[in-house]
Amino acid sequence: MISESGSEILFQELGLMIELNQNSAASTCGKPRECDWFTPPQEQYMNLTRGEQNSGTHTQTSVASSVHPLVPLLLYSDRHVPPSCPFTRPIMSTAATQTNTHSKFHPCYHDNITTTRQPVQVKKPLNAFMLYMKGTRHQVLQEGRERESAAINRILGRRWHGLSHSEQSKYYDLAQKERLLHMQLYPGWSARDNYGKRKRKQSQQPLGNRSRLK
DNA sequence: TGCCCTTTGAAGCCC
DNA sequence: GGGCTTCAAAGGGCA
Repeated sequence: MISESGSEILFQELGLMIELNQNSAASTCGKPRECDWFTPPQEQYMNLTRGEQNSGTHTQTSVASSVHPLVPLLLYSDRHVPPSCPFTRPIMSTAATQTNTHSKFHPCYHDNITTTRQPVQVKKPLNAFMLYMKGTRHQVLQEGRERESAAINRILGRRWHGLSHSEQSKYYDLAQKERLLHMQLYPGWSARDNYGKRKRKQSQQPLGNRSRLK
């Protein structure tokens, strides 16, 4: 369980991007300044995280100097949008919805049109390797040797093993923050909620759990 | 259109 | 607690 103060610290760390938000025209709701209606770090963080996930190449470098170099991986994910924001897409787990007075279907105020949107499925938080992949995939693409994701992921898997423990620990730490943030935003959510969302072959991954290198 | 491939790690389930 | 399964991202390939 995360204390409220712990949550604040977490958001404050992620909220280091506030100044960046104010400088970036970016993409919030397609109308950058309209969404600047709150000042707490949480809301500022929401502004930063909304939209513009893209390839992750254009903004990460510009923000890396002021924060932990890996934090942008979190910040520029559209995965975390607290349900308390009336302007954002309703991302809620089933369990969370049961204890929340809001409807699962929030109105959307984009473009002055109020519509009812389908709830967005809450995804699992990214683990260390997924964060590493997300941050370095474009490098492999730029090398131009591979285009298929499966081949790229094989390369990234080898590179991951080639990383030093200290390098890997950065991603483990970031993944830990990701999980903490996820727990804060979606209390009651379980990975079980997403089980059976897609069909898969039987016994596709016989290796099972692999031990962590640390 | 939607699943497969391919990687590692986290989490859930079953025994 | 150990072992297995599913899902998380990505996007080209393929049925």
